[in-house]
Amino acid sequence: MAAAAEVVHRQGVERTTIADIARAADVPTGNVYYYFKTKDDLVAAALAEHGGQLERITAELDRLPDPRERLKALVRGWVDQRELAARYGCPTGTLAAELGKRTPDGGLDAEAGKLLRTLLDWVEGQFRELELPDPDGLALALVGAYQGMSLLANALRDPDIMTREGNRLTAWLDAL
Amino acid sequence: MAAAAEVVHRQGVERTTIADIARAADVPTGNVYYYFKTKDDLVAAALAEHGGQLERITAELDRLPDPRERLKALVRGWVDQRELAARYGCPTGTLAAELGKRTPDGGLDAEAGKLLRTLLDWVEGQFRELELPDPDGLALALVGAYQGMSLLANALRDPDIMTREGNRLTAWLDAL
DNA sequence: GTCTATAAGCGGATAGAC
DNA sequence: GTCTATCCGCTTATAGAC
Repeated sequence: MAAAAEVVHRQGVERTTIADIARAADVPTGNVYYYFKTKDDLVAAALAEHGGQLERITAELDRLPDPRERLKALVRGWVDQRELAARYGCPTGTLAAELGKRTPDGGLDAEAGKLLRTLLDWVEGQFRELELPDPDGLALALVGAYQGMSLLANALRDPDIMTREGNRLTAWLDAL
Repeated sequence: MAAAAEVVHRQGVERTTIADIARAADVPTGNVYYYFKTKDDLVAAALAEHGGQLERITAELDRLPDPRERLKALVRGWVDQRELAARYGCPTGTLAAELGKRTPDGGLDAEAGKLLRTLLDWVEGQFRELELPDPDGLALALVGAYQGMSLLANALRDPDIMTREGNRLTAWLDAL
């Protein structure tokens, strides 16, 4: 599952073969099918892995006493990951974008949406605790800014974009 | 080229077959290869098509006398396309994200980056005309917000996100 | 549970008639 | 310049030995 999450993030779902993931996990290709009946099952596992990552991050942030500090630390974490974002984009965002282009699709696209929804809800909770007006609108702005800066940093292969936008978001959080 | 641009936007590069595009253009599959030697040539053509679209939009906006009005009209245009964005994302953004995951890649990913660079430069020019400080930082914020709201609207299949974020961006432009 | 060999099908690309 | 038929490689998935 860890190998699947990493390889799928780097190569995208469609360009990743079972053989790629098997090689990364150091198991024979055919062996994978003992644990995952189809490729989509593996993609779902990769999504779950990213979900766990997200959960660990917010759990860690929750230990901070002040909601504003939690949000600023979240932004700091994004900026810290700038090299990865500039190379491969936000794992959840790029995955959601790719899966969203599938027609019917076994619900994997909705699963990716749920991950982003989880992040949005957590951020909204922080704004709510700060008793700011329109907390869900603010959450949309913050998470949207993250997705946008990740995409631009990735498209232009420029990690500095993450730093610059991170500074702007931090100032914005302070001014709210 | 028009068929390629549309189908690739809807299905993504990897899930689009030559046969898909040929069907949309109402020509036999093999025929495509008379005009495009490889599938990547066709993708490049789709990118160029989106580039032309972008050029037409900014040329139209340039007819407005006030740079601030140009930017607000740009945002209005984004919101008007909310249904398309919620279903398939921003054409340039999703294409750039997908192509960015290719390793070496014949330079198609850089081509997608150039399109976004063009938009960024045009937006920066407007901020510069308004004599605002840090015009390229502001451009990054505006275009980033667009990419972010498109991705979220797409992932959550919710066009209202485009409307809400559009309102916020318009107010932000007015307050600058 | 682990691994090798292989089947089945799809999709990019080409040959060659018209 | 248009179209049909087809080749070939790759990838998903399975069969079956160990």
